[in-house]
Amino acid sequence: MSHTSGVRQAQKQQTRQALLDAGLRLLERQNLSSLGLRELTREVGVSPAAFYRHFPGMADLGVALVGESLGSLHAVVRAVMAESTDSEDIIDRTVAIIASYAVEQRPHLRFIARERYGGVQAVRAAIAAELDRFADEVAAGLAAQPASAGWRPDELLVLAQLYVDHMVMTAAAFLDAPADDPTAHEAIVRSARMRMRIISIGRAHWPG
Amino acid sequence: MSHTSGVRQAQKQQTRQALLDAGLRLLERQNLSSLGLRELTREVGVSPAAFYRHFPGMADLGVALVGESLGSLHAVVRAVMAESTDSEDIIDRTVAIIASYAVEQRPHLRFIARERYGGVQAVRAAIAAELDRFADEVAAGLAAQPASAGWRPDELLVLAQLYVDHMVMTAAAFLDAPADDPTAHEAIVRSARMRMRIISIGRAHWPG
DNA sequence: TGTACATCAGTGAACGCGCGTTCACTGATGTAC
DNA sequence: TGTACATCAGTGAACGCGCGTTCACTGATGTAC
Repeated sequence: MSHTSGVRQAQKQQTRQALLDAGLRLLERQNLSSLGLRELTREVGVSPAAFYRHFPGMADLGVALVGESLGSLHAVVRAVMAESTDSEDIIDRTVAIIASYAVEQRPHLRFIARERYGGVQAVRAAIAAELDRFADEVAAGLAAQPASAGWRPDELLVLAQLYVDHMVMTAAAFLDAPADDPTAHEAIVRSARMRMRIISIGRAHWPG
Repeated sequence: MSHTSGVRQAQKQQTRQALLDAGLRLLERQNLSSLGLRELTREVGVSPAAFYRHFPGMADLGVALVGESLGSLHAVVRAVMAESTDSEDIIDRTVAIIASYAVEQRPHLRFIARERYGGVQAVRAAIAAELDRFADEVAAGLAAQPASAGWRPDELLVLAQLYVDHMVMTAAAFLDAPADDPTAHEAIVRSARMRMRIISIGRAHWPG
């Protein structure tokens, strides 16, 4: 058997995941830069020194959380961009995905919003890199659509960034609303759809 | 003479302002929730206890910084909305204002971006309130334009929020770029103009 | 103008506390034969 | 299968340190007469 399997590896992985989970929980109410190493290990139930068996420092745990939060979304984005046919359809799908992500992955989302411009450089860089990748993927999806005829690549990228920024902002809007308020939730969904429609109409009539 | 004037008041005000200035400086590299009271008073050159003569706690200093950062912008926004004639004009003016604000008030802007979803509830609320006021002012400006005929008030508010969010995001984009890189600066300006044009065209052709 | 008292911004010392990091250790898991 | 040794995730004690907050104080500024 490879040395990457076995009971010991599995147990180590379990503790590592417990640190990430506890971190995400504690970060709902504070910034990464004010999260204490002792506070975190106390929450998990291990000794402070155990932390160093998994991460060199808090910034590294933060970067790992970025991957956990955004990594799985790339496949989703590509799938939506690929299978969607018309504009109205892609808007409804996208808003629905953001809404369900905001409900189901609320702590991850809060973490990303909080640290996107937060005080930890490595984490900011990791988030920016993921968002840039999203923009590239959306730009590639847009390029494959007939409506993009006559658009230069750099123009398509600006449009893709506009869409991505809009998705991020919609996601952040869900954070401001109470988690269990269906009325507020619906209002955000409606306003997000309208904003995306405005952008899509602008795209269709570009350059005016 | 009123008891609100005099040498003593002026000196107190001076120390208070020194605390705000030092806070803004230190907050360029960290979050409000990790800014230490001793760290701050050390920077200013007063004793730790002096802090309490001016603010009950760090959160209150944060709220004061929000007012300092965004308070003066309301007049600017209203002025631009009022005097602008056509769409192309308003876009160039707005982007130019954001660009100059980003250069001249970089620390204020960084503070707002960092704390908008940061770990201090009172500061988050203060920022959200200011941004809501901006949206209201922009909505009022839009309502006065002929292009808004047939738009419901709630639709105008969504559009205004889209514009405000876009301004905030453009401002944040300047933060990611080096302060002294004219090429990067110009790229952000061009992309911001294009995004605003897309939105304006979408508005003109609404509802499609 | 001069005097006596009041106000209050800023001081400096003290406090108890939790922090991050280190280190030699333990004992369960893994490996070689 | 059994034995002897190696690995290494997690421990627990120790360290020095800077933190936020309190308090009685000082002395310049303000006020009343």
